[in-house]
Amino acid sequence: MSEEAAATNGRRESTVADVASEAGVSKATAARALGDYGAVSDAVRDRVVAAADRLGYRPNALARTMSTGRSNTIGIVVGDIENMFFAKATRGAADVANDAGFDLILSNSDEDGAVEAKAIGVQLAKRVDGLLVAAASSIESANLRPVIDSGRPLVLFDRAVPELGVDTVIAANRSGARDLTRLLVEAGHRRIAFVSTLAHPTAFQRSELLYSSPVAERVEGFTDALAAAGVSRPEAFVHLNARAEGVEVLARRLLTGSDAVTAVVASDSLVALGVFRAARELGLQIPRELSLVAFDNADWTQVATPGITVMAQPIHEIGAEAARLLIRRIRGSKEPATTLVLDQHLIVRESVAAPSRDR
Amino acid sequence: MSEEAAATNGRRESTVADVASEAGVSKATAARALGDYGAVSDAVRDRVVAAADRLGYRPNALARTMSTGRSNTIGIVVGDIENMFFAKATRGAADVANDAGFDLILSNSDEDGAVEAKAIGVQLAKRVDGLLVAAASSIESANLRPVIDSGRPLVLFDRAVPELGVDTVIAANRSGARDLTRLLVEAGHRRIAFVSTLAHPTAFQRSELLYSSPVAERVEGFTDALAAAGVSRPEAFVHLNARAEGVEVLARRLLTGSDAVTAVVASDSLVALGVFRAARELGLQIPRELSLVAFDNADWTQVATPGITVMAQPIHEIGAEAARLLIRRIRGSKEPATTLVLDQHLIVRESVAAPSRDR
DNA sequence: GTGAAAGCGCTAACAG
DNA sequence: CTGTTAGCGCTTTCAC
Repeated sequence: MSEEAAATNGRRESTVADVASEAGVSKATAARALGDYGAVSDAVRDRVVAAADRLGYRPNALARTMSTGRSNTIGIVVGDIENMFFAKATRGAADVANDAGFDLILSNSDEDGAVEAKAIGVQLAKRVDGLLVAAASSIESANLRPVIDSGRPLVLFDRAVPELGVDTVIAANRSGARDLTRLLVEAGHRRIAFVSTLAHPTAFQRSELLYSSPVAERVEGFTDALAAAGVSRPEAFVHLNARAEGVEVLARRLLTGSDAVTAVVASDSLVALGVFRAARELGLQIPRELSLVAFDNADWTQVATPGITVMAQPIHEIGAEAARLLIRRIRGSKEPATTLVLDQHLIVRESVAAPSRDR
Repeated sequence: MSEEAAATNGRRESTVADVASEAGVSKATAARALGDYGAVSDAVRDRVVAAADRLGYRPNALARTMSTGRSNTIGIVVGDIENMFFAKATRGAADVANDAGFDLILSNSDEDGAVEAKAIGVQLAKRVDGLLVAAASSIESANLRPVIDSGRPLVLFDRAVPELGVDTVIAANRSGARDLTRLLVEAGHRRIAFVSTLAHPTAFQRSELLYSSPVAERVEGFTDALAAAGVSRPEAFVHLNARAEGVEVLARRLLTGSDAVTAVVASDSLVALGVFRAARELGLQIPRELSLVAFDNADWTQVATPGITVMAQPIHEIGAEAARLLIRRIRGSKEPATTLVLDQHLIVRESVAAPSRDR
């Protein structure tokens, strides 16, 4: 290796040993001065530091990790960093992590179990001190087992995996969905669709387990609110797997015909965007002919005409709290696992009105 | 360490040595079988592999890096992962990196030189094989020097730093800005503001060096187009530092009074959003009373009413190409540094019209 | 095809 | 306060 590396890297990077001999002290002393641990006399420290930057010394964090067992790195695996939700949560986590002296290794799972498993394997191999994951599945925990087995702390965010019993940070999705739906019900709607892109090949059945806990909770909140309004078979209004058909295509289907819905609860802002577009294409006026509410206060929901009423989630905080919990564990906390449920809050805009008579 | 780690991690993770003795072979042989290098007989390999998963062996990537000098990790430092531009570029980079077997360490610089310097230091300490950076400054290269000195490949994206002479991937911002501005000019506008949040304490002067090369190029394209239209002192229409005052506040100022502009070129979609909001608050109709164009095809520009005409950038590709270039270097390419300039493309929507007579 | 031993750069006892 | 000596877990000559 040394040859190739030398060819690639120009000269070999200087090490503690180099600095030590340059400063005329032992390796241990140099290491102590450089690593800022143990005790070194000021004179020697200065000499070592001087030698160090004369040589352009840069510590090798990996070597340090090898001997200390701590990498000061945490891994985060998200569905897709391009998704505004994950971008914000990641930022929240990164900020907390950095403040505590940790770096972040990022992986995208694409919500795919196999990809997720591989990502987790890599992170573990890199000996991260702990892992933050938005699990691809809430009901299948096999992917996460290796991190438990490794003994490294794991904190889940956005998605809960109950059977694992680990620290988790989620939003109050059930009550959020209930409130959002109730808003529509109170406006007089009864034919309301809930739309999510969660992969789900078959029609949704009552009290079925869903792969994504936030979607599951939202579905519950939604059906609860409908049931409370006296709607029979509310589960028939739940439409999952929207990605397969295409959100806009599905939306067009839901919004037309004799049994068209008069309102839609979008499980996230991307779904809402598809519905919004479909409505526009169909020439349906929001809110006069269609009421629309969604989760997440995305940019576009604020400037669209009309503004979209949304249930905003404290996304930054979800990431930040998850990181805080993780770091506490890394520092050795032995408290029982907790689940933090953060409140969502309603932002009322102009996308809800009474259902129109002529539909 | 061993005690504490043992306490934290449950049992110690098994190592090549453990697997070796479990399989009854030497450490070297076990390592060869596990690491898939050198030559091992099939029989032995099977025995080793069996032993390995009996023990739940997981390779220690750090130890491997220590001896091989390669970490299979690349670092990426962006301004802010929450910014859609960086999120997309990061995703593009992550995808090609993963395909090539590399992982990503992510840092946010917040466009702050000091933060950036620290982030780069950390990445270097972690011995990334190469670095992808959207430099906080295009004219001050000190932060990047350490990576050059380290001998590790560096690829810049979005922001060029000419004096460094390293591989760079950028978009054709100058022509993009020219085309966008020309659109306004051709519609009859002469009083057009260019607005950016680029930190810049003083009023913009002609041919001044700017910290951000994309903004610099856009400003050039903008002033060129104005000059070509016979506008004198086009630089007077360049408004930087919009964050300090607040985009909306600045926009309100630009849009009112006797010398109000009739059109705005927004340097990014966040700026455009601020202008859009300001216009709405002022009750100005777009495009009748104000024409607005912007860079980046953000979600909201598609669903806002009216749709915003934008210059779309191939953001994924910027990240992906940067990663490709970097990986080629990591693999040892010695070609002269190249600068890849990717085309932008215009998406015409409804936010441009002739200036209204009554303003 | 397999094994023994050295070494990557650092930290951590343990002496002095 | 400083130096010596072992490792951390892996790869890599070099013999056999």
